[in-house]
This record gives sequence, C-alpha cells and structure tokens, in this order.
Amino acid sequence: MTGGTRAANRAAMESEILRLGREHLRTHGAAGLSLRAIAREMGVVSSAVYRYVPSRDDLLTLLLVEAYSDLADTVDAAVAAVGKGRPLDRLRAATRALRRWAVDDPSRWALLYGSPVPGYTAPADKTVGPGTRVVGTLIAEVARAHAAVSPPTPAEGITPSMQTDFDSIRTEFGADLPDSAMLVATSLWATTVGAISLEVFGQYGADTFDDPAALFAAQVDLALSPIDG
Amino acid sequence: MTGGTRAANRAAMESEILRLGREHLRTHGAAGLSLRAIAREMGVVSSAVYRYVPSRDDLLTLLLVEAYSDLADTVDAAVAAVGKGRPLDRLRAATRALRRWAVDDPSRWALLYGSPVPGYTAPADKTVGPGTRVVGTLIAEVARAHAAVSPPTPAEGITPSMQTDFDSIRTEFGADLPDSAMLVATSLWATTVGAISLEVFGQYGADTFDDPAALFAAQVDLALSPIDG
DNA sequence: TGTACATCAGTGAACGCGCGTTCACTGATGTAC
DNA sequence: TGTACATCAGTGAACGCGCGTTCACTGATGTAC
Repeated sequence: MTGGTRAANRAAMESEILRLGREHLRTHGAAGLSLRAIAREMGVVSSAVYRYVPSRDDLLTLLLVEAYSDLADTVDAAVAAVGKGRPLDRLRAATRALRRWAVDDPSRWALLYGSPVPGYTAPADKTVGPGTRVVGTLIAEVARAHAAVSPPTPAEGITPSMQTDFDSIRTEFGADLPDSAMLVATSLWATTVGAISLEVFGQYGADTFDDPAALFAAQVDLALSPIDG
Repeated sequence: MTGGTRAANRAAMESEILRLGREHLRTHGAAGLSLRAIAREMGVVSSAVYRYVPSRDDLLTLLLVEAYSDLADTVDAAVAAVGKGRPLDRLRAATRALRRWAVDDPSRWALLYGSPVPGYTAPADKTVGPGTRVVGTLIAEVARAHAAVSPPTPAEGITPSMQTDFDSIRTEFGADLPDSAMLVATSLWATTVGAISLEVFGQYGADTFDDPAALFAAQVDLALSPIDG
C-alpha cells in the first residue's frame, strides 16, 4: 500500500484494532465487544481481522493487559513526580491519578475492576503481572509512610489467618511493613476502589456531589490517617 | 389448568420469570439476559412471555428493584437484631449482612454495584427509592454512633462544596450528624463497596485471603474507628 | 538486475447460532344477564 | 342454572438484525538466487 512496508502496515492495523476495541468497550461494554463490528468500522471484511487477532477473547485479553499497564504507568508516573521523602503525598498523588484515569474512561475502569465478563476468564499468565502493579506500588508507599512515622496504630482485629496471608503478600511484593500497616494498605485499596466505582458507575445521584474529587481526597486522607504522623 | 384460577397462574408465571431471570443473571450476566432463553426454559413459545413482561429492559428493571429491596430488607433485619444502644455493633452487623448477601450471589451484587449495563438506563422513579435504602440505614446508624461518643474527629479537608452536598444528604435522609461524621459515613460506604467488589469480582487472587470475612470485618472496624469512643 | 517462488492480506461465501419484537390466530377461562 | 359474550394465554410464523469462526481463493508484496 501507499509507501508502507508490510511490517508497518501490520503494526498500523494492530493498533487500529486496539483503538477500535477501546472505543467499542466505551460504547458497548466488554460483553458487546465484537470482531465483526471492528472489521466493519475498519472497512474490511469480517474474516480479515483474524489475520491479526486469533479470536474475540484474545482481543479482550490484549485490551485488559493494555489497560492494566496503562493505568500502572500513569500511577507510577504520578508517584515518581513527588519526592521519595513524602510517602503520604505520593499516596495522595497515586490515588488521585487512579481516580483521574477511571473518570477519563469509565469503561476501562469497568474492565479492570467492574463486574467480570460472563463467559470470559482472563489468562492468569498474561494478566496477573500487569494487574498487580498498582497495588504493589500502593503497598510499597504505605510501607515507606509507616517507616517514616513510629507505629501508633494498634493491630486490632487481625486474626492469625490474616497474619499468614499478610506474610504471603509481603513476600510476593517484597515489602516490609507490619500487620497494622498491611491492614491500612488493604483498607486504602478498598476505599479507593469503592469510591471510584461508586462515582464512575453512577451510583451517586446525578449531582449529589458537586466536587467528587474533593470528596475522594478527603476519603483517602481519612484512610491514611492511621499512618499520618 | 390444574386447579388454579387465572390470577394464581399469572402470579406463578410472573414469579417463575423472575426466578429464571435471576438464574440467567448468574450464568450469563445482565447483558446476556434474554427473554427468548427464559421462554425456552419455561417450555413456552418466545412471544408468550410478552403477556407478562413488556420488554427485556422492563424485566431488568424488575430484577433490579427486587435485588435492591431484598438487599435492603436483609440489611435492615440484621441491624434490627442488635439493640439500638449499640450503633457500632449495628453497623458491623449491617456490613456483615451486606457482604454475606453479595458473596451468596455475586451476580446480583454486580447488577447493583458493578459496571452499568451498556444500553440500559434504570428508570429513576422506580429505582432510586429502593436503591438508597441501604445507604440511608448506614447514615442513620453512623449518626447514632456519633451521638453516642463525643466528637473527637476533626473535620479536616472538608471543603465548602462538600458541606453543601452534605447538607442535601442530611435533608434527603433526615439525618442529624456533623460533617466529620458524614465523611466517616461516606468512607465507610466506599470501603464496604470496594472490599466487597474486590472480593466477589475475583480481584483477590484465588487464595490470597484464607478468611475474607475476617479481613472485611477488620477493614470495617478501621473505617469505624473515628467514631469509636 | 531479473526471474521464480514463498509468504501474506484481504475476499466472499458459508455454517450455525443467537436475539427482541410484532401480529393474526385458536381455544380455554371467566363474567353478566 | 344456562347461555352469550368478553377476556386472556399461548401459538407459530415472520421481520430484520446481530454474532464468531472457517475455508478456499486471488492478487499483491517480499525474498533468494
């Protein structure tokens, strides 16, 4: 074709498929992702897209991995923009970036943290790595923040089974933080995910909150208060 | 038919449609809810279900309202089982019931608090009432708990716009609690929804947490700590 | 530089399946007199 | 109690649409000698 090598064309087609896939996610949701529709929009016969993508579910996996990676990159960039000496501000920046990313494209947030797509199971080998990056970043920063202040938080309500699980998590992420801080980290994660989902999935009435970003920030600060010196 | 009046048959059909609808939700998700499939399973021709339900979207609305009401009934029952003098225990019971309900049928939780169904918008007039019952209960109990202890919580990070929004919410739910407690209530709600969604949508790895109920309880307690005397 | 061959992209037809919704219809159940 | 009529439930066919995936094929692009 017009001055492109085969490899270049292929790359262009692949990225166009992903782009239309994202658009399709936005308009029809993951359950409605359709190779035929993408082919149609590319002005190509439906079987042609099979030159680039083995199946519908594989495309969904590509989009999933791409979204996880994009989100993690965004969060990591936001964290890196704040000095290492201010872990609480890093956590504020991280959660702010998380919310921003979700608000900018709720459908991708839905893909990652919304209801699972019936009939589709993400292949663990491709998905777990990118999927745990964000939570890894949060744990690392909570560990840093905890180290910065002495531990005023008692570890109440932490059962032996939770201690064991926390141990596995510490090992998995190579993080060094006590059980009380692990609890803060999981709570922060739950609060963040819950607040974002409530907002972008439209659970708040149309204009319940004039400034959802401010509410979100206050909720994050409250979740951080146990490790705020 | 066999000894049933017309009205009785009609009621039986209607509840059978709802039952199969719930089952369908479980196996195929909201996007896959299908009147034809339900008709098939009822051993009846597809057009027959139109005698009972005006359209697919109306059935979805029925299921939505039913789920909201069922959840609210469950939570209210759990709250009522604890004495009014122990608002924190009431809140613990409420959130425990919330989680239990979601774990027992993740698809209904997904319907209420998961990603919105693309192409479907719930009719506000039918949905808002039942949909706000649970959060109303939580706010009422947080108000009670706050009243029981003196307010040791400072209201940091609460902007003027949030104060205005909190005023509307107080009016809507007829609740009397200061801004700091309102923030605790919204945080509790976010934490609860986030923790439950992470668990039932499978975001925790297969066996990351041996006893998710204990983790959940600890997270709730942490969220309640600002109003724990 | 030119030719022979291999690779690849895209075509078009087909298989077999799903869906929501409408409509004229039969036959059974209920109601009014 | 019996008859005439109205209501309702369920049928079957149809309209028009969607989907994923396979397969034999043409014609263009690249590669090896």
